[in-house]
Amino acid sequence: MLHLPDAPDQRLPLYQRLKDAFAGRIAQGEWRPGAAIPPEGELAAEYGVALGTVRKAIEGLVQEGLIDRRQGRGTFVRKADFTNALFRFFRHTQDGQPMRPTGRLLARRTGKAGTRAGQALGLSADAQVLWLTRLRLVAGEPLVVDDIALPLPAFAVLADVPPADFGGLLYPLYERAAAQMVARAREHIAFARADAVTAKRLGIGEGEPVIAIERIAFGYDGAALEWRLSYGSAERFSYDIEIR
Amino acid sequence: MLHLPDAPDQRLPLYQRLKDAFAGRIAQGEWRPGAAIPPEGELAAEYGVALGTVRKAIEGLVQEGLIDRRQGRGTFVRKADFTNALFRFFRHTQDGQPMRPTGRLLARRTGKAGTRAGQALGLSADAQVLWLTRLRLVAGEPLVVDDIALPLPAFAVLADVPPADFGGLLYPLYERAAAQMVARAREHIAFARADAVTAKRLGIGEGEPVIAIERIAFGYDGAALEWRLSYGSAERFSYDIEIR
DNA sequence: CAGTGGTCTAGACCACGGG
DNA sequence: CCGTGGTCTAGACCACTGG
Repeated sequence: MLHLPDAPDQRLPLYQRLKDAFAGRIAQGEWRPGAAIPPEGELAAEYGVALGTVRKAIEGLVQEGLIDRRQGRGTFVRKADFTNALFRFFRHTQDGQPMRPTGRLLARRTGKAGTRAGQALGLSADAQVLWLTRLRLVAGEPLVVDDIALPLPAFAVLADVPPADFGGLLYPLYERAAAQMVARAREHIAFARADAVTAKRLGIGEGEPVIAIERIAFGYDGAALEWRLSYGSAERFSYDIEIR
Repeated sequence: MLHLPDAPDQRLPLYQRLKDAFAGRIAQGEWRPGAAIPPEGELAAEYGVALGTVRKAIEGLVQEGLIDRRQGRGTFVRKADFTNALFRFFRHTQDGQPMRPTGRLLARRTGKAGTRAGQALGLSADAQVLWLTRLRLVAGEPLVVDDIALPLPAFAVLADVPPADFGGLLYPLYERAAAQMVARAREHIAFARADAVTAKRLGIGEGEPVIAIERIAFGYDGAALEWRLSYGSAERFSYDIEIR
């Protein structure tokens, strides 16, 4: 029978400590994304708690989007899928059909994080990071340009990956090449005007309205893994939200 | 002992039917916003189910934002509070302090809904609605202008309410004057450019960038109560979001 | 102090998915 | 068919709130 870590406040509800223990096993890579975790009954026996308590802990993780449950099949560590994360904000349809974007790496270098990216990543402004500049296109038209900062040495291997590998989604690449898994992200959206460089990349005029999206992506352990600043033409901006 | 409605599919889980029954009592006005609902044990006895089933039903309603629970106090029907709903999107601070906006009614008339508002409200384009145009200001500066459509005859009394009453929040006014309660809303956000009328109202130049927010507000029974289209200067647009 | 929701347990049976 | 998660029950005790 396993024991819960001692560190967590003993006054915390049992199901909370259990939830944290489960999250830890995911963060440590013991339970891998896409794979099933042990059945409820087994976990209950392992930790010596009631089934209902395990269920409540698991429910919490489902709530947080860390895992999925499927009746009759099992409970699975969720593979974060940001396929359409940025494109929730920008129209990218043609003839009513959503188009899959392609990516092109414009630049890649190692350098200082600077204050903005450094603070977001929990690093000093002088810390070395890997900088990527990427353009994403739909049907040959530029849609969004990203400046991305990745901490070193965790992402060092990406400095040697062929540029062609950056054509698709980046997060699967992070996982494949650098063993870094993104669990969630936070974004800030604001209006801006294109500077000369951004305008040229997007194929619009300098000073034209753009939407700026600043994103910080976090791993399963809560650490910041990636900072990015994206620009897209304001004309294509579109977003839906439910409020209560 | 109360009975669950017969109509809902008997194959639905008990806690689901129970949840619907509770939602119905809120929609019918039997359980009023701000008031406490009966304690769990009482509900369990009334319906002849276990306490855990009642808890699960209530949890679902909490999830949906219809009610709030507070340990030691009770379970309360949530009063929808959209105090800052629009202002989550626009900066309205001065010296770092958030400012409370004031409202001014610019126009009020009865007329056809038109296709856009009509469709949103589930009415024909020819249906009569009450149209409001309202300007919201912060520190004397125009921030947002709203065009609002309200179905008739439900909101007829608002045609005779003194314009000064539209200075604050509208939803409490709807509740007070027309007995219409807003439970939730859906919004669509997009970029646009100010037409002559909007520009003048916002005190900006024609063709200047604006953010357009289209909102449909729903009552506790799920019916559309209000359609509104708001414009604010894009320069002040700012929004945060968590994604996973 | 009494009453409320919050936690935890133990166990029965159902519904779904895949071999 | 078996193993999984899903539903439901019954009851004990804890923790918070307000008078």
